[in-house]
Amino acid sequence: MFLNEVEPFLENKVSKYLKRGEILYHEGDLPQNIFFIKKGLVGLFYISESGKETFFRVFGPGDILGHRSYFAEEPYHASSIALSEIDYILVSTSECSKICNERPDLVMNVLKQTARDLGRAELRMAGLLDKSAQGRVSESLVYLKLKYPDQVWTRKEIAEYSGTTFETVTRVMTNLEGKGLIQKSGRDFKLLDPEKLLKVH
Amino acid sequence: MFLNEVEPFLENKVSKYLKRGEILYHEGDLPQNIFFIKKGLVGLFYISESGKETFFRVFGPGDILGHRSYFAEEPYHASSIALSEIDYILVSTSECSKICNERPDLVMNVLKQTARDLGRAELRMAGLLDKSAQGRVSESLVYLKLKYPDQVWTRKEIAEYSGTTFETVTRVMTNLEGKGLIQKSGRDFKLLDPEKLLKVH
DNA sequence: CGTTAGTTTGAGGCAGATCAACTTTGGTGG
DNA sequence: CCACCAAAGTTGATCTGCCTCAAACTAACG
Repeated sequence: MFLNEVEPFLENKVSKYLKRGEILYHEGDLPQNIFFIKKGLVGLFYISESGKETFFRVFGPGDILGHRSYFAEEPYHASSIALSEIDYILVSTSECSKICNERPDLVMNVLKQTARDLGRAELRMAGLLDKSAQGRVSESLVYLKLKYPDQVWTRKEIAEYSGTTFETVTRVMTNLEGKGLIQKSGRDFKLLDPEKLLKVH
Repeated sequence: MFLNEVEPFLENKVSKYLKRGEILYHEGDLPQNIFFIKKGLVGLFYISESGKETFFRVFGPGDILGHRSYFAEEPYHASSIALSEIDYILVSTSECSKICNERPDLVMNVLKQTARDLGRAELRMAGLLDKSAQGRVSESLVYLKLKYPDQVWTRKEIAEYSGTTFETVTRVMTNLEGKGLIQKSGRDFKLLDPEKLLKVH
């Protein structure tokens, strides 16, 4: 579902801007809008009772956000936070349901994406049980950096995406640099051999 | 999406029967059909490279199966195996796409269910990082037995659902019986206090 | 009633979390 | 432009939950 496809249906297009660290919506809130990201990155995070954070998904330009809860008819199960400066557009749920009625093809698109996300989530879950911390961190480095090369990911974000701690991420990255698979530079890093990184156990 | 809703669209309704342990489809196969379960239970399992099994989802009478891959346009990411004697019906992908065109409301239903499954999968993932084995086993006992009271779940199945090992499940169950929260009887068990079980850490 | 799949219990080891102390980075405001 | 400092990163030491391996027991089905 792309912005230009739904724009004809929008009466009052509300544009917004946020800085890194600011929140689009909170876990537990009821979905009132769907978000179309025009610029920047957004992360979906869950904070458990004990305070442990988990990084579920990343959203970039062209992606929609908040649709899972809207279609599930549930409160948000996690909070979305700007990972950089972002521009986005709000679409109200009433406009959403209008669009869904008029354009069943767009609903099919969202279903396709959601079905892929579900598969991905389940395989990540299996990976937590099955793969070493080293393997999961390596995978996460490839995923995050290959898909979003301009973002400077913190060790904490990488840890929460891979299901480890930031200390473990540090140790793994030092180790991977020693093997010549990545190149650290300040807080950023470069992938030197993504293929081999995915084979790290 | 219910069978009686799609029956009008079916030209050749193929009914099938399987025994416990038999396979409906394998990971990696391309989706050729969607499955409507009439009787019995089916489990969706993933087997990792190292041989570790993870139990993703349970399907019972009235549920559909294989739709994730169909809508994602991907090969199956896991294998589905009969957990008991089952009766089900095959609906070909070509009939599926006909139904989706005619009945956008049914597509919305599938999207709702898939969105809920995605939320659930992500929260389970977070639980693996955050909760103790004891807590996860307790939750899984409540989920599996409350939703499917007639199924005799093996320790292995409970372990693969909760992300532990069958030895750990045994130990936790012995412990929970000592606390008066469950009652073991042979290979089966009863929930004595589901509320308290969900609070076990 | 024999056989196999499932369950129980114990002992031992280790990956990675946790805690702690120190260093580096890079944005910002004077 | 530089000095400052809070946020981010590094490194080491310790500790533990749960996995793994092993061996003996029990249920259920043909």
